[in-house]
Amino acid sequence: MTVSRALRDPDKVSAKTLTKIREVVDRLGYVPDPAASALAAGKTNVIGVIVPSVTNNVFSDVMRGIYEAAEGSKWQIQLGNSRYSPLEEESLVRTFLSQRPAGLVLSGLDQSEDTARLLERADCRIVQIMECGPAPYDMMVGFSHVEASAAATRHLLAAGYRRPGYIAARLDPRSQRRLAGFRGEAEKAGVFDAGRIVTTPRPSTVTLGCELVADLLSKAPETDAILCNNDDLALGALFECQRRGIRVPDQMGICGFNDLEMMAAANPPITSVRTFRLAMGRDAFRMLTGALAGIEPEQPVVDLGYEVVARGSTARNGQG
Amino acid sequence: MTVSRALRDPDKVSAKTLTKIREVVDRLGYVPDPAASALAAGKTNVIGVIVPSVTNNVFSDVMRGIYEAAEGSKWQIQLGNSRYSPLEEESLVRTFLSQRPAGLVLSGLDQSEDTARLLERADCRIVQIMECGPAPYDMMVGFSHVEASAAATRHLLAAGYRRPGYIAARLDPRSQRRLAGFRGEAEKAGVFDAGRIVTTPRPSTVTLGCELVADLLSKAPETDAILCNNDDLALGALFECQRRGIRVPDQMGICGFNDLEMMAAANPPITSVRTFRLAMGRDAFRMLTGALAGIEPEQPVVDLGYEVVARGSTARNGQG
DNA sequence: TTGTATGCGTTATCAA
DNA sequence: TTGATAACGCATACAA
Repeated sequence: MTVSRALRDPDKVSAKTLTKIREVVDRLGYVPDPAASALAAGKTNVIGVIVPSVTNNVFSDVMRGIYEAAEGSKWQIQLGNSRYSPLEEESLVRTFLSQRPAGLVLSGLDQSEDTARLLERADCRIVQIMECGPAPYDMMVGFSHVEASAAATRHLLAAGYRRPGYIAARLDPRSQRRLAGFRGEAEKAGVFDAGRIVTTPRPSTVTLGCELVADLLSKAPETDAILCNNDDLALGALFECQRRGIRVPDQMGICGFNDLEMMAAANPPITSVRTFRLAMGRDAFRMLTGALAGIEPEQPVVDLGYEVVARGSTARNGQG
Repeated sequence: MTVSRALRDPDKVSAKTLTKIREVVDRLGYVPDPAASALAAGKTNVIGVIVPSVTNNVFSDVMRGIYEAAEGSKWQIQLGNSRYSPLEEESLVRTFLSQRPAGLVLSGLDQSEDTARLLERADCRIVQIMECGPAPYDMMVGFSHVEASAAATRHLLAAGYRRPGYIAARLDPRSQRRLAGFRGEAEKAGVFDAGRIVTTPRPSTVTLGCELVADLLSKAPETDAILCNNDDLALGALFECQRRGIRVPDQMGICGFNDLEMMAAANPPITSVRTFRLAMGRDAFRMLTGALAGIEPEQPVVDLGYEVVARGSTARNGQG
């Protein structure tokens, strides 16, 4: 029928026929069958998104950015949860690809070899998010975790702290790079001490932040500042210090990562590294759908940067 | 081919043919096309899930429950974000239904009339989550928000607080029922005062918790306890009290709702009403897929209950 | 600008 | 137990 044309490319149909078709469509409550469309066209309007976690605030902000950008468009977002497992990610990529998606959004740079092979052969557009790196499969939008945490470290040093420690949970690749950023900068300043690094494979929570600080202080009581791998840990660190009567920021500086909303509300407000998660989701969607519409991005890799937001938790009065 | 049978119903094919088919499938890397399957069979393995927010911790826990339950199964989760809008919800339901999903998971009881009509006619199984109510479209798993917040109110009264206030943000239907639960119980005890209720349509954040408390205290400085519509607000309330030098729990009791993990880590730990969000997601998935497999639930409506978790923020020493 | 024929890859029906 | 055939509803290519 001409109906198919009318619905997808109204310009190619005369105005008269168009109105007639629309009238009938309304009356019958006709809705196109996406399965039939997918089968005939050999492609879909599905954009697959794979994130390591659906509960982590960081990724839910990114997801929100994607969903908001997709709102009202013809694109269907399909979300996969890899639970930080490269194997689950691979399985999700396989499932998604079998659906002939128009595009795929992946997190990070550290796909398994098999996944990488699948992606290189895939005939859909791909955006990697969360990080910036040298060799995108296709496109990329994120920031440098190494640089961001190096900047946070410099902030601590500039505030006068001299015996900084680091706490981290679930050492996924991005966490590791943040730790590396801290280490590099601390070594450069001659204040690095591996004894002031405490990590655990457990997923990060506020409670875990308390525990890691307890650990850190028992091993290295001289610690005068803590760079936390994320904001949950930072909040826990603040609570634990307060419970122990350790004055923040005077006796102990605390810095988080991501700058979740609650950081500014804490007492004292907690210094953190702001990242642009909503924008990341939105931009990833726009790059992808733009490319699908034939508009190639000016740069395949977009660096959204970061921003150290200094607050009370590192506003030291005296000096170290 | 016999191949289709072999893959979906291996019992109907002889062992010999089966192994032969599997060998060829492996060798060729054959993957079935879900679009063709959907078209031919007139149904899919898609389970549509519509939540009001992808960033709210409450829903991300539910989502996690669903995704974890679905992990490795044949069921495809498709997530929609209605952003607390009945209209967006309706549009999502329409989109999902056009895909002939096997099932649908919806949040709450307050769909628009048009949505309700769509759902009643839909030929797929439906589970409503987050609440319990009398007339499910099909199945339901949640709890009573009225009862839960009434219980929290009783806890405050039992702890000796006599001038309780209530703060709430974004008055979605569930928030309103929680407020109603507070009001009912406070009136029953003769301690209700509408002047101690502060609400706002803005989405809830920790910062907003601070602001609402500031508002509440300026209007009703006699307030000696705050029941918060959720945990973000409760955390903000704690921070704000601490900033003002108001002693928690002695001068002010604070109670949250949902019992997010951070409540237990705070200083003092914050009393909250625990809800079983992970279980809710998991059970909703299981009820749905069970029903699809022909196993009807014993009860169409499952009440998961709640639990008031008393902590330091309402452990008053003296009395009110 | 509109209509017609053909095929997408699978499932369902029926026959062998 | 297996094979053949006809849909499923749309898009593509081509003809009118």
